[in-house]
Amino acid sequence: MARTPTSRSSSGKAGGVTLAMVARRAGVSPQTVSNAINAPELLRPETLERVRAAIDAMGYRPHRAAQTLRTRSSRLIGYGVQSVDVDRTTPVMDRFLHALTHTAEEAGHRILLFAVPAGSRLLAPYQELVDDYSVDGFVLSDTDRGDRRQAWLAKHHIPFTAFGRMWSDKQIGDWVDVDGAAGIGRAVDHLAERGHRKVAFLGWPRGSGAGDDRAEGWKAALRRHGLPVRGLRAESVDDVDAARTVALRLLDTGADAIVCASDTLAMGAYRALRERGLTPGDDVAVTGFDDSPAAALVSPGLTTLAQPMDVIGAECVRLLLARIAEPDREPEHILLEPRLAVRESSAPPRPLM
Amino acid sequence: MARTPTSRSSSGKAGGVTLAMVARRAGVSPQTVSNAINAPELLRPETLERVRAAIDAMGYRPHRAAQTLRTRSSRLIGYGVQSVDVDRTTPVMDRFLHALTHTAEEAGHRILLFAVPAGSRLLAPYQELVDDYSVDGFVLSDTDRGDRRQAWLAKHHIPFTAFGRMWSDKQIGDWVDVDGAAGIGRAVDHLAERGHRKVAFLGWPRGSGAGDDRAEGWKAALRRHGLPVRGLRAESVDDVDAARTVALRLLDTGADAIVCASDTLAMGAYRALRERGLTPGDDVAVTGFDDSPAAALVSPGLTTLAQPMDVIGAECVRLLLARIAEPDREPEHILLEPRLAVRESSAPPRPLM
DNA sequence: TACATTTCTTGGAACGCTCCAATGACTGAG
DNA sequence: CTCAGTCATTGGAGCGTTCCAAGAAATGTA
Repeated sequence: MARTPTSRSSSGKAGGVTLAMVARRAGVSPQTVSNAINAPELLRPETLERVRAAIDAMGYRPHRAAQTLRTRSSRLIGYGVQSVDVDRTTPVMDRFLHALTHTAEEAGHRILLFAVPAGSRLLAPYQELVDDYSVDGFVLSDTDRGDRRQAWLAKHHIPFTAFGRMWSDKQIGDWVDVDGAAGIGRAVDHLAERGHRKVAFLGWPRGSGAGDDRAEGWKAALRRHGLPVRGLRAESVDDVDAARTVALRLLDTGADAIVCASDTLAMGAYRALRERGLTPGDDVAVTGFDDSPAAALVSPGLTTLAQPMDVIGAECVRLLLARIAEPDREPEHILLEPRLAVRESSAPPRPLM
Repeated sequence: MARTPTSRSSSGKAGGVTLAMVARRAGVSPQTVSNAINAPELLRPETLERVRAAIDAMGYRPHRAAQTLRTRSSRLIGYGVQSVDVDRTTPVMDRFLHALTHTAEEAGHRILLFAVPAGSRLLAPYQELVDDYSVDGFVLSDTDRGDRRQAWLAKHHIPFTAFGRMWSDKQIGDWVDVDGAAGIGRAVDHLAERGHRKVAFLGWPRGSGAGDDRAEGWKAALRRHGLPVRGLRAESVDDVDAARTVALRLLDTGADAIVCASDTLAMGAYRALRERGLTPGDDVAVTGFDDSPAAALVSPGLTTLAQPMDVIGAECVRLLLARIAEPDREPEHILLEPRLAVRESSAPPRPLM
């Protein structure tokens, strides 16, 4: 009843509304206000209502730092941002961050970005955030063979979820990943269906988990379709010009389709084709991986495998929060299928009229 | 001397090292340890060394929440992530985030991501973060006419820096922006130098600050070069297909170059050219804006204006921290010149042999 | 009406740090 | 040798919250 601010909040005072102030106004103890927020079932309905009214009227919001200090939980999720290789690593990183941010928010958490030096897999930055209680856990990405982070985090009982499975023999912790082999297989199916016979693969140098997996998917699919494999596999680092060179060699073998391990490699294939006066799709089919923005922009549009970044991000957050809530639960692994985004670059081969 | 952990840190105990524990070990009061960290000049050199040794030996790191609670500064910078329009709004957003993260880190701050609904300019999410003392200030982006955030933040004395100037008459707060008009002017210079005479402009619908600015830059440059303006300006929403349609009309006017307000629009122009059997660069020059990854990938490469995202991010953080340190300082505005990344799409016009 | 039981509410302490004011040690001047 | 004036260090309180254990009120039972 008294004259109060318009039920909005901290506009007026410099200070800020505290639990104690709300308590005084509602005529209860601070603890009761705390309970009204964190364990409302403990309050008598009529008390609860009175306290809630006071909270609303005063626009009270708990001080995060005070809560963190007391509960030892920051409700923050750490995500390390690499220094360089901005374009290289993940052309679709922002989609991932969006998904992380939104899913986390729905669960009352937020994302804390921190810098990790260059391509290093340094543990120090993670260590720091844990030591000063800045975060409750981590989401990792760009994991690869020889990544020491999972083992280190597990050893220190720090919750984490990785976007990217463990490629080493021993599985550590929770992860979400995309089934690259299955995706590439789907691309091969698609090409075979449209009549392509010599389906080449342009991948990364052997040794990377995801790269080898995609290559396997290609080989398995060819076998399934009874198509030839020999001499149709080539390798290049993830760079357009390097890929172009290698793609030229594949064209020399008479390939009528080139399945690539990434959109960048596919763009290299595009260049090789152009150089030979050929058109992607019409003359030789090309497929990529990632569905980066460029895939839809180029002409002809690039058929490529789209990773469900929104689902990936959401699942990463879900698994992480589950582990924070229950540190000893069984590790959970989620393997998602990429979606084949069909565009003009995978048209049927030109009929040999 | 005593047996101590390997000068590394929190590996062992579940708890964690506190100021008091360090103090006991160093034989000083907690306050002195605090001073050793925050005001080392107050200590006698020999004491300082002793305390530092203890800190190192025990791997002590101050508890962030406790510091935040006491000092009322979280050392966190808020950045709102839009729900949708992921690809649309800023194709280069991840570079910006990288820059923010790294500059912030160097200054002892970190970036806190939070979700803001759809395209809305809602203030509620900002309000919340301020009310619960989660952040010390904000970096804004995707500002535009009618954006209420700056005025609201200023009114509430909340520090912020915007990537994007104020387009309304009254200037509020600090901002960093890219001089779109100058950039487009540079593109026109470049084309004129190479002999293009009918330089068209493909921009966004009137009303957006950045869009109108770029259009003005085009017009001014044409005047400067004594080139014709009439009938050479067209508008389209930022979508490849929509741009394609509009670009076709520009080609009908006999334009020999199309300067675009974005890379997306430029890709539309590419399609229009192809449809007419023309080649970008060889037949009609095309330039874009943003230097999105796609610009380097397409063939021919797209000449475009690169925004120095690393500098922009760094300056945003710098201005923000300066304002946090000194709330009443004069607002500072930084206008950066984009760099013209010349590729094949702006080759000289084919000689009329 | 008295007592045991359940339900609701509260006081006090603590999380780990830094603020503030005060104490002690140390200099140099009178 | 005393005293004012620095310099270095310390004690105590408090930031705003939640934990814990204990108190008060309401309910049920004999």
